[in-house]
Amino acid sequence: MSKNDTHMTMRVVNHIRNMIETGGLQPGDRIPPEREFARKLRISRASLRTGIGYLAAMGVMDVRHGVGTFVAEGPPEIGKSSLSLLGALHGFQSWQMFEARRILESELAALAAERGKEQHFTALSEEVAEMYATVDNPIEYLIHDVRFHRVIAQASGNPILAALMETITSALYDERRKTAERSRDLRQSADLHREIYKAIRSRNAHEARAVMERHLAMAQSAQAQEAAESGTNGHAAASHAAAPAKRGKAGEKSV
Amino acid sequence: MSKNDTHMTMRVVNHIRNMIETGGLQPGDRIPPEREFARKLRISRASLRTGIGYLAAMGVMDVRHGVGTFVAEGPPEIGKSSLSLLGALHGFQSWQMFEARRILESELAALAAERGKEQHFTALSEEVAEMYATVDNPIEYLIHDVRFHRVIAQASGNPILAALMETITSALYDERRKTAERSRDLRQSADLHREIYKAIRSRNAHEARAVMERHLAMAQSAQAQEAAESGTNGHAAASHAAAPAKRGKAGEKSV
DNA sequence: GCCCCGGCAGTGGTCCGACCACTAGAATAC
DNA sequence: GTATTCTAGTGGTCGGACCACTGCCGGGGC
Repeated sequence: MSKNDTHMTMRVVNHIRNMIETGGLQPGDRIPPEREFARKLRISRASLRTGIGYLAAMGVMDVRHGVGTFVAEGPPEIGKSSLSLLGALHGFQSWQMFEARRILESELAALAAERGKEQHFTALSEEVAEMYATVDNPIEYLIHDVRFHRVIAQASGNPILAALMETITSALYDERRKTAERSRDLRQSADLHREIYKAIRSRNAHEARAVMERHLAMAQSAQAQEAAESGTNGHAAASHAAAPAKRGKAGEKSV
Repeated sequence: MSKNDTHMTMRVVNHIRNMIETGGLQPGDRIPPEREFARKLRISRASLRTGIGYLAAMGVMDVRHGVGTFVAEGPPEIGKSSLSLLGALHGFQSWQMFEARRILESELAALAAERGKEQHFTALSEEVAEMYATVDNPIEYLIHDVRFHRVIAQASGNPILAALMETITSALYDERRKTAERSRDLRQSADLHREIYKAIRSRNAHEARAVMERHLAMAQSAQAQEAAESGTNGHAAASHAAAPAKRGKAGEKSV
């Protein structure tokens, strides 16, 4: 359990937690420079850094070399980077991730149908159009695909579920980023997204959930097939080739 | 995120990640002492500690003062300790957490009905019996309540969903641990748990989901009522609405 | 013989003070 | 005006000393 001991790291965490809970620290705010802050807290800079590192690892703080340390901005992230590690450690299976995603996104779609605002419908519509326009460009298509789902999550009005979804999909893409989809699948995929959009727009929660479920089931079997063809891994724990892993733009901004 | 940069912390993380993925490191295993490990990795002990702290914050490592550092054992945890912080930061509402829990656990119950094994049924039955036996002891009752739900999560066969549920409920309890339930509610609660058990045992997924949903809806309204009565109304709801945008220099205060 | 307790060795925790690396903006050169 | 360079401020790394905790082992008391 969380010990509130003398542990310096917890002292820092609790201090900042307190500043957040009392409203003295808001997303985007900057905390004092390490040397100064450490002096004020009467602890060494090293200990302060330990605590900050802890908070940064949890996505609460955002440390920028040469600039400063800030309270994290933007949509919350829950253990986004940890899931793939935990997956490798506990041997999570691909189907389990897909199942989790299917459940989350289906309900998210239903909620979006119930609570979505006009602005969300507009955004969804635009992304669907972009998807149709890029069926021949898998890279571009993927961007709009991701955005589409992200808008739904936002429209659901539940940031916790949205964050959980983000965590899962992030881990999922982390594992599949090599298998590019074929464009004949993309056409079909776009159609399904359009159906989802229509169901949400007409506030048909049941339909939205059903179509979303169908869409994700197809995506899962499609990827399973690709994985089977390319030979290797069906598991989450496989050889991460030493490829330099340049990060794409799949996860940059919320729409 | 996964930049393979010179960043010492990432070098450590990737090194350990690699050891995990190649199977050279299993849950419960111990990593070398810091001084020795640092020498082997050709980095300073401080940097090594930064990386280990990062992994520990994500629940991948378990550091025990005076003993050693180990790969985390037991069921995976996803950002368990971070959710309450993120909640305070982004103003998560109680109803949002309950909604997330409701969705997750309903599906978990349905899955448990489909995939549960005899051992799970037995465990569930035992917990139900214990709940009936402790309706006059809220503290004891809560233990079996938690265990009951945990067994269901286990029976679902999806550790990811189980971990997500654990994260949510953990944050939820963190916020409510003061409002003790009244025994007349407990009797009713035990009845519902028994119904859930029966539905799962008879492999009636639909019924299991429905009853679980009903149970959690009741729990939610019960807690909302208690919170309203005692006025202590948890969480950042207040600061979220009433925070008067005091922009400007940040972090200059001594809390 | 058995048990308690103190010491000891090993390990993580904290501290210091110096220096490196990066960023943004100011000062300068063109 | 624009491009370049310089500089102050900030986080990142280092190593080396010392503190604090844990587990164990051996000696002393029973």
